[in-house]
Amino acid sequence: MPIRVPRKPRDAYQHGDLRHALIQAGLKLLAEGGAGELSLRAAAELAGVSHAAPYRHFKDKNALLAAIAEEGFRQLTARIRQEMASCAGADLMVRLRAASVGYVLFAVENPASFRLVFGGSLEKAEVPPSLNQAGTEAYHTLRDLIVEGLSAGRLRAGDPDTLSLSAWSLVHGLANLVIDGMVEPGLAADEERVRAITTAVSDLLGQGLLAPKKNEHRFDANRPPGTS
Amino acid sequence: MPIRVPRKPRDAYQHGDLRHALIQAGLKLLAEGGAGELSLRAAAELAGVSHAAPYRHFKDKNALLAAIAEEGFRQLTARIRQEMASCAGADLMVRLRAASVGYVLFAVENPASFRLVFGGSLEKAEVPPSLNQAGTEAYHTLRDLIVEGLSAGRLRAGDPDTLSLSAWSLVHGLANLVIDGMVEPGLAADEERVRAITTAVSDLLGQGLLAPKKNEHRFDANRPPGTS
DNA sequence: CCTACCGATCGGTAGG
DNA sequence: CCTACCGATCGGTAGG
Repeated sequence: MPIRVPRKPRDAYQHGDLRHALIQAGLKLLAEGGAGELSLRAAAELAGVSHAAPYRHFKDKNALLAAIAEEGFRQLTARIRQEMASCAGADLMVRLRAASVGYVLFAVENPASFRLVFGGSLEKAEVPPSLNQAGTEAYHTLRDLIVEGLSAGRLRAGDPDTLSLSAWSLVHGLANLVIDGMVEPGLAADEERVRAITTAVSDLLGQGLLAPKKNEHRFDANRPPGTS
Repeated sequence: MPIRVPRKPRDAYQHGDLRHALIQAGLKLLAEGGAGELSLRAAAELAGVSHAAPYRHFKDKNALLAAIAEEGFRQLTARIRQEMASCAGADLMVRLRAASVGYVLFAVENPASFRLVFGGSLEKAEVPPSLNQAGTEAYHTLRDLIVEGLSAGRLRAGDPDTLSLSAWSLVHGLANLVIDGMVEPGLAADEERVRAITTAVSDLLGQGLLAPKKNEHRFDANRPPGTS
């Protein structure tokens, strides 16, 4: 019986894992070079195939970007959950703080992925449902905390999505400002400092989210000042 | 007498205003097409000169981008001040709200400029001091409000920059989420809805920023060092 | 400030 | 999944 000669490495993806390999290659290009390094051709080369091969698995470049963004969303969700796992069962505000830290640290650790996931690189109206689903799941890591706080009466009454959007906006803005170097020079390289700042900022919003105690009079938007 | 033939439009910039024209062209390209439409060549064409002409005024593409971003920062500052002017003398929280609305509306009205100003398109370590200065001025529209509130004892005691960073993060995150279509489909086209959402979100953080009344016991976070 | 030119990169397709 | 090719665009430079 003749020994079967193994296929060349180039053929290793004929069984369907080239798609996965291209996504991983894309993430690696983002991690090592940034958004400018991510092209169909570069991903193909990194995966060890010709630059025409990706078209067997993706309709066009946008489809590949969407798949990479989807994986990025999943990694973001996982990073948030990882941080929350370290304080499971703790007070709601402590867990909200952990979720915030996880969100910002993911951005710091994967700035290019973070930008791809949210940035306008993808042709809108061409986002597949699975990408929207991955984004919704990441959003719900924050929203679930808010809903829990509302159910328990810990939080100021209000539309869950308005409260969630506030928390999301806060961490999303902080994450962007940090990775764009707008806060402090070199901050992105100092994880402990990022944790400290994120905690402080998250707790400030937390104070605004908490339900007021009885007899507490705070700012009322529709009341002239000095008439409380 | 022969009538003097006017110079061709191409020569209109020989007296030094090509620099300005190129910046305006860049802003126009961003406004009409997005970041992908902004190239040295496109800006030159829109300004009516050859694609080699810009090098008389800008060392390279990055220098042009920096100049455009600088103008974008100034427009952002102006937009915030415009919104605040409509409620000059009003309560601090009302003015903070107006500043937030101005910030988010600028992003909605100029998404590509907004992304250029903050995004990583510019080679860092090559940002001219004037760009940093323009950014600092925009930041101070928010920070000045915080400092005023601290001086008046209206706000929770704390580091002015931590409080300011919270407010900045909130509006920056909301602005990004809106222009990236992550909040509601079509939201960016509905100015009144953007105003309403921004107001609601801003007021929530405002509650957290306000100084607690006496006898008020709220969640006490044991803050990590360095964030006072 | 212009014309002409350079090398490089890109997304995509033909045809096998 | 490959090779070969396409048109297009880009930043930048030479030389005037």
